[in-house]
Amino acid sequence: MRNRLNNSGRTVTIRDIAEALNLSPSTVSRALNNKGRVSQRTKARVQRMAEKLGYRPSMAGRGLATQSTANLGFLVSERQLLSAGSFYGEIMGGAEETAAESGYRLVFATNATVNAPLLVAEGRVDGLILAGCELPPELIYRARELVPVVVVDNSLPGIDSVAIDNVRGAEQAVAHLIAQGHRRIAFVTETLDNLSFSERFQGYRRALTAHGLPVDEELVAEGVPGSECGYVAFRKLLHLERLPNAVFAANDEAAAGAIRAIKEAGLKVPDDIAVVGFDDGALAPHTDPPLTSVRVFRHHMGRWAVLRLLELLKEPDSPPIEIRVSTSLVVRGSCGALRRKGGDRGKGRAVGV
Amino acid sequence: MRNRLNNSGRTVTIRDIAEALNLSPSTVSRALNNKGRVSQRTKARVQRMAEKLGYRPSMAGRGLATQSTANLGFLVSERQLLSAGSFYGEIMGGAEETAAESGYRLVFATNATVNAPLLVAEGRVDGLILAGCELPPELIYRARELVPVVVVDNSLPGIDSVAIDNVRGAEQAVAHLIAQGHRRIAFVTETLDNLSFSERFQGYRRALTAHGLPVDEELVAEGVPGSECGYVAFRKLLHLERLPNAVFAANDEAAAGAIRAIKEAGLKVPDDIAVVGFDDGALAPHTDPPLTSVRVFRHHMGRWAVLRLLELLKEPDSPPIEIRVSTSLVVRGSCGALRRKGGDRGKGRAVGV
DNA sequence: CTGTTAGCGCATTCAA
DNA sequence: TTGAATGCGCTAACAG
Repeated sequence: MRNRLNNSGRTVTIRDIAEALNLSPSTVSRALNNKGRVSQRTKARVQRMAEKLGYRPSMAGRGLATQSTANLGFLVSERQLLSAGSFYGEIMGGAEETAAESGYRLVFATNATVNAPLLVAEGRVDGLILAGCELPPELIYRARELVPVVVVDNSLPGIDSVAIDNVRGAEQAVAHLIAQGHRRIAFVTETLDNLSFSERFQGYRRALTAHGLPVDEELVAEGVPGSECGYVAFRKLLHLERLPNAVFAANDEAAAGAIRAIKEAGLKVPDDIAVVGFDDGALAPHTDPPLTSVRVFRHHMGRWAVLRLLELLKEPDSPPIEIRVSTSLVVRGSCGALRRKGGDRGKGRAVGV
Repeated sequence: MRNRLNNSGRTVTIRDIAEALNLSPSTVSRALNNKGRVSQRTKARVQRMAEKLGYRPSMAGRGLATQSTANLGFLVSERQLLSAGSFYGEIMGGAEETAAESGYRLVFATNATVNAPLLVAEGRVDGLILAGCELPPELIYRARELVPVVVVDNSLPGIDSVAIDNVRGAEQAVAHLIAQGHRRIAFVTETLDNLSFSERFQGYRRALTAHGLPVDEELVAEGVPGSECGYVAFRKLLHLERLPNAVFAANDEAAAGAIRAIKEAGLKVPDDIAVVGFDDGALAPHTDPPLTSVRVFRHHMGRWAVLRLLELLKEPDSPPIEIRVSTSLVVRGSCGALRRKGGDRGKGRAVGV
């Protein structure tokens, strides 16, 4: 019956270590997993021998026996992967790191609509992280019936989530512009048809209102998808009789585009028009002037998504929680706050409101 | 023996469909996999029933039986994930898409040094994609003994690889600068201690030599790790008696930093100093002026890495191949070629040498 | 062409 | 405390 002696070459199984110690595989299994009763002595012997032979559990075998995989799915929608630069990559980095700490792995897939159900049906993952706010809610709710789910950069009733505190972040950014003396502040975005951007819009309005300023519809401009979004959007504002004296952009790319449009119109940033972005990504230090932006802790978002998901694996019925990660305004040159204070490059300065 | 009737609720197995059709599980298995002899009729019946029941193969079961997983590991080193913006993310996107076409999934992990061996030992993957040229070669060679391996954005003797044609890409970029009339061209990089960057350096020298220009050591500047690399590097050149009249940077981030340093010194891009970058990433359209850069087809690189790896799974002993993906120079404003020709934004123009 | 038998590596009853 | 038996879902070799 026994067909595969593995003295030299093949992969080590619990049976190998059982035979080496004259024990049964079940005892070895218990010793390795600290389950059931095993004498201290044999436990020690087993562990030592496992170490010596370089034993590693076969996830296929264990998975079949336990109906689990120690894999978590990390899914994004097609568009987001492409458009968002390294945004979701960094979230995934944080997620991977945290998952690894607990022996879990990340199975990455785009095209969540078809792949999320597949990953679950094929038993490739124990739970799902669904990243981005462009995934159809029905998909998410359906997935949630089969397996624990945490959404990231998104938020839905009844679903565990890790999201940016977009409203407060935007509020802080706009309040900062107001503190610089700007009164006519535009909002520039790729689109408003997006949860994150609409929350940032909400923060923008809230800040204006809180400071007694009017929310002027003509100062709100949407662009087009892609890297030209901010450029296109801002150009629409150029036709206004009274130009804005500041721009709050829904993300860095929109901000960078706005800066280009502003300069092309012969105006100066920040002197004629100040600009603040959102995300504080790779772009921010390199625009001219360097971009003041709302910093988003992407790595932490990934980390917390995994922590919550692992918890959910153990306690599937615990009530959903919503985690909001705060932001931090990083001041560089584009908002004008550093105008009279010398250099404006380097990493920027974090400030309170 | 039979314990789990799954009429309503649980996951569907080949046994369920076997029972529904009064067949044996093995026949069902053969029918589903087109293996062995099965009558057309039963094959059709089985497939229909599988469809009807919503059957999905359990990868754990199949994996245990076939000693395979239909998973590919995608590993990057720690640093690279962070520093490279979306570079490896886009490669992974292409890889995932292609893998999915063949029913394979990507298991993502950072920290390749510890995780690559683990993924293999635990039997989580059938093969590995190792991305980036900062992974220790010994790691790669050791992994290669256990499982098929393809390296991406890297190249080692005896190992299958998919890499950028850095030399030609750099050559083309520098030749383009020369064609603009520039004779004193600097090379700016984060470091030379990196395969890609050193290949780009080689292309730089080759272009100079081919055009009868001297390779002047004092025009080569290394910076520091991080987003300030190009800024720091270029400032070193400011002390030169004769400034360069063009800069070729090893990547976009270095180019963007150089542009900042140039403008800070009171000089103009491209009129005083022209700049060309490498990667054509998210940054390029947003520098001021927009950055002329060497486009890298990251998505395709991921795709080919997977295609080769899948091939290797079938033919483990086929001789290693090296795939070099060509590049394409995208001309925007920073190199001066568009100076008298009108607008310089949008997507840029691709050109031949 | 189809059914039977066995086993992949592991965890988990239940006996001993 | 340990061992023997069983099954997770699937594939593969062998009979029929």
